[in-house]
Amino acid sequence: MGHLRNRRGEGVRLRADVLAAATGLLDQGGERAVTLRAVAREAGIAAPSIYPHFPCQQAILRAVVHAAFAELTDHLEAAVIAAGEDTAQRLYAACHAYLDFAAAHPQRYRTMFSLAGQRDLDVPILQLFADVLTDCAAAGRSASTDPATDAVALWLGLHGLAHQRSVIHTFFWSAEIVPRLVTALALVNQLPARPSPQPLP
Amino acid sequence: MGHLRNRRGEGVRLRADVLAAATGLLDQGGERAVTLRAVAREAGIAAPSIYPHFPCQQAILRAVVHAAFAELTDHLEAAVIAAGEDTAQRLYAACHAYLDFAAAHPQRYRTMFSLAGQRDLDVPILQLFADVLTDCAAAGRSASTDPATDAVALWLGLHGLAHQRSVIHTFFWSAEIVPRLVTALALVNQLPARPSPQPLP
DNA sequence: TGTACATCAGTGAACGCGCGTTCACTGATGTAC
DNA sequence: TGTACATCAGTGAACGCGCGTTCACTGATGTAC
Repeated sequence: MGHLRNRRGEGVRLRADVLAAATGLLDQGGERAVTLRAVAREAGIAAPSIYPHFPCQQAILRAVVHAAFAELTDHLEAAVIAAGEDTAQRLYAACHAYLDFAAAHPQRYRTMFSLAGQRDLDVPILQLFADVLTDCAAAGRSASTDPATDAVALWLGLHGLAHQRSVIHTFFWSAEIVPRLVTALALVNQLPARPSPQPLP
Repeated sequence: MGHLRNRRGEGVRLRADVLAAATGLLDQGGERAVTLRAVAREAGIAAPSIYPHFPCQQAILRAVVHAAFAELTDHLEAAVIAAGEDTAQRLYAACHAYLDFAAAHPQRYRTMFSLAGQRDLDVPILQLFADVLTDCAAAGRSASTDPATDAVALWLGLHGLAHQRSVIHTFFWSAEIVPRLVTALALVNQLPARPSPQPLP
């Protein structure tokens, strides 16, 4: 096979290659395309070479999803930091960063939420929205009196939009839908301009 | 095989049996479980007997999804009618009926939105929400000035919640989340009590 | 420094399985004469 | 009314395929003495 053998003690590197190959297959062909043999083919190795790194085929997909949640969290945090000091601006940036991630990797996004048992993974994301919304409320930019619950509602709205967009690319909704969701769910007034998008992972 | 042969000219009946078998498999085991052979097994017929009714395996799943959208639309309409004259009550009933359907058939709900190219099918559902919301606005029960857009936003919120619930059964959200979404997105005040659920299909 | 050896990274062939689909068929039943 | 026949509903066996996983292996490389 075309793969260069890793040096002794560096066998772990193959794990990253396998993960990258699986992510590529997922993004391109969806969940169904991530078979153990296809991943091996994509990584340029023999199928059994995967087993020292993953106990079974499902574990590969789980690892991809796990990494995707970590990437999304990082992406949101970066967007919030880049948005500056204005609390409403920060909230709006987080929302757009979330939607941008989903739009950039539709299949990956869908798979993140189609594998069950991942409930612990998105807690940091929810926490981030709750924090940012709490800041908005404290600064008087949001009328929210229960930022924790409102953050969940906001995220649900974003998820509904992101998921639907990941399935259907036709926009039968107007461009106004994002500010509409954010103002309504986050109780924000004086919505700032759309933040400049952060580079995506 | 255990299936009683249909009488001459009544061969179409098998189509309904196949559809029912496929729906059962979908609800129980998810999209992956709906293989042509499994459907045949479940319906008690030989695998090739499916081909006079469906051109290929994918067509079965598509037909199940098509029927599911029709069922959901009927269910919503029935709930709205049963809710009486109060416009806010009707809107609230539609929202709950939507969520109840998704909760009753999580796998089916998920599959409805994971098969691409179904964009035309959910238009009637969106239309129903738009109509009900327009009535609310006309009766002064909603502050919406653009019911068509607001209906989309409301549906996105409901979809986000319904989809997330269909993946994870743990309720880390509070029970307040539904009225929260509805009041925020439909701009309804004086939310009525939760409507009595309609019997599900 | 040289060498034997344990360890490590990765391979090739094979397994049994369930899948979608095709094919030639069987037997019941309605219909034309 | 009887009978030949076309049609229809459904079957059984077989195909080739890609899959996940197991197994015994190969050859390079670091390490102990």
